[in-house]
Amino acid sequence: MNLRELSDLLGLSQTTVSRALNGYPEVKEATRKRVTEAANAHNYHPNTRAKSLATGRTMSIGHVIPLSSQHEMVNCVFSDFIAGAGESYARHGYDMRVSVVDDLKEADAYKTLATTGKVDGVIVHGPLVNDERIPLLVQLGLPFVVHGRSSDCTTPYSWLDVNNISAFKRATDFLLDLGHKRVALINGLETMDFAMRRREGYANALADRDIPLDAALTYSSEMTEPFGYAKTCEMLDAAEPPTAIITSSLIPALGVRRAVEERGLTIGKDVSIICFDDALSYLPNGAGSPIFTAARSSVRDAGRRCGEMLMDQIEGRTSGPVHELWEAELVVGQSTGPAPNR
Amino acid sequence: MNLRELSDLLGLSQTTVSRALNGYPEVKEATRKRVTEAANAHNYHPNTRAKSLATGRTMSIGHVIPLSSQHEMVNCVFSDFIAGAGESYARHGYDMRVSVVDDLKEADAYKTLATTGKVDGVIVHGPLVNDERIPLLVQLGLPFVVHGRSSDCTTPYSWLDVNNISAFKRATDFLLDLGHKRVALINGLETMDFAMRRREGYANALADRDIPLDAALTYSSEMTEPFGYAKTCEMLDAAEPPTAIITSSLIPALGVRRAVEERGLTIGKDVSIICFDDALSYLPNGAGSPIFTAARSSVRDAGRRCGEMLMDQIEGRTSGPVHELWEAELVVGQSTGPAPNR
DNA sequence: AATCATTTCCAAAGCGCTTTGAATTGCGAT
DNA sequence: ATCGCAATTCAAAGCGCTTTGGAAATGATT
Repeated sequence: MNLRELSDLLGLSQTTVSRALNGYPEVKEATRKRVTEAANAHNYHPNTRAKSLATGRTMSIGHVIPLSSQHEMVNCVFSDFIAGAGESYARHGYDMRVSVVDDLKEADAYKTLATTGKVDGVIVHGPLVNDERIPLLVQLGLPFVVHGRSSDCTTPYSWLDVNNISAFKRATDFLLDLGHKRVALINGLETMDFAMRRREGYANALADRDIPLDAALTYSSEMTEPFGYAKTCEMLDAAEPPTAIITSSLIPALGVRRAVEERGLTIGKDVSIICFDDALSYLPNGAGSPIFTAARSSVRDAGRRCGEMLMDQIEGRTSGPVHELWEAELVVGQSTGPAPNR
Repeated sequence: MNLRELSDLLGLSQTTVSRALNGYPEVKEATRKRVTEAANAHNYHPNTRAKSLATGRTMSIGHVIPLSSQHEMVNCVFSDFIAGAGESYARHGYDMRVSVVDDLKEADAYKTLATTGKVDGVIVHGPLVNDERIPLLVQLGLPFVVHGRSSDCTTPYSWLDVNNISAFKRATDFLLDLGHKRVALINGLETMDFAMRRREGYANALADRDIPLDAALTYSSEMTEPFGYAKTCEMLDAAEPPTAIITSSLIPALGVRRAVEERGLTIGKDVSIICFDDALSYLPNGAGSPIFTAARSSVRDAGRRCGEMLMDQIEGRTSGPVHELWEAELVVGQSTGPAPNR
């Protein structure tokens, strides 16, 4: 059943039927009722492809996820983010178009998305410190919102970010206040903007108390469990082990825990741990009271909000770039305690 | 730049240009060359929306993910699966359309997808024991492939599944061979087909040795870390604790580990653990040698293959339903050992 | 040089919807 | 009855592509 058939059936023009269905005012309420009823009765649904062509809109938002050996975009965090974004999309009749691309062809992917009109806008994931995707998208004229920020980028653009500097400053301060002297940082890849900022927050806290940075206590890589484990092993087996460790995600914190417990040490006593917790739905930081003391900010909420910001932009409800900086909350769990006295 | 502009520019008809660009034979090689060069020079890309309408194909595959409090589809496993599927799609010029829907409206989502022509086919995730989505999709005439199976479903359909019965039978046998008498199962939701089959494999192994099922040793729920932790605590603190535990995923196994170590017990000595390992890229079961002894099958590979099966079906390279049953491999890690003698 | 089969190209008809600009209808006011 | 204005409805023109059915050009064959 298509529009022509339906309108023939009703003895009305396609125009009227289309308007009736799309809620335009220039159609009598009685006819609108007749039309919607007939549409329901015959299970009429407008063809999306035709609608797209006619309106020039696809009602879909692009997410391009680069695939490489180097850097894993497709991770836990990503899936919770899109769950949130997807919720927002659904509420507004959009859905999400995900393209997986070789990371060397990422720029091309955005170009194609824009020039072929596959999507009405895109979300940019995992911005680097100086991310060339941003000027590219501006130039392409494709609406977009960045989840995170790109520090060295001068072009104005919309973003939503967690205040990573403040979160890691506070986390570090929290440990220093507990008397810890040697606080380690197991960070994400520092080409990523968020990781760079987290290190900055950590470094600021140390600098405030005139504690020198120790290269033997800071590491940066893909945030996996084995990475957390391996680096913790190294550090604990070295001459001057840290008494506290901060990780950029719950996942490496699991590895830290494994390494600590394997050595017969107690978490929260011998070694304190704080992690950044994205509040992933299927990897909760404990049920009820948190296992790890953590700087917490829901990535799912971020997804929801980014989606809304982008749709607002697409539909012209906002004009210029919009920024949102969220503070993480510092939740105290069982993984931190006063520094052990030697 | 659209097709008409390009053809005007070249002094050719739209027909010829279109054919030249799409590799049809009825165009001289010289003209084809001229056309492709002009297309590149002017950065011409055919409009996807128009193409869709004309061809009746969207070159996209739908994934509908139900959102509910009850059951979390959007999980780690899902994201690795779509990474794999996405890779296959990209290779064939497809991409993925993800709709997040309220789980009560899931059936509607499939209907809409089919009748509005938003996608060329869908992948069905997380089939239940008796999943009504399958007959619905057959009736709608929308091509689909199921990741997993639905036992009580009589309609024929294409699927790719891991041999869960065999995997859990072998895992249980492995533990029984090591002398374990009390083997616990921490399973996923048993309305899910895979979980039901895993329990069956577990039960078969016990039955083979005339060991009665003990309700105090089997649990079934959402596969989270806290769930693994909580149930392990219960069991270890009870009168007759198990000496081995099998979990349906790496995630609850982490909780099991936490509970075991918290009690000063040693994994692989006091308590053995086997888990099902989906070989998630960002949550690897150790680097190098596996931490947990595990039944392993890559969900990413499954995604890749499901994508290919579906595109084969859409493009008519296969006719009837296709089935693939993958055997998981049992990899021995550090989490299992002989049963402790009391 | 005429004939016929190929090759190569084109005009025009969709695909199913939205939207413009105009035509028709209804109805109170003249 | 008639006019004027608003409320309804409609015919037709796109949106940018593919594809059908033919026409024109080319080349091989007699």
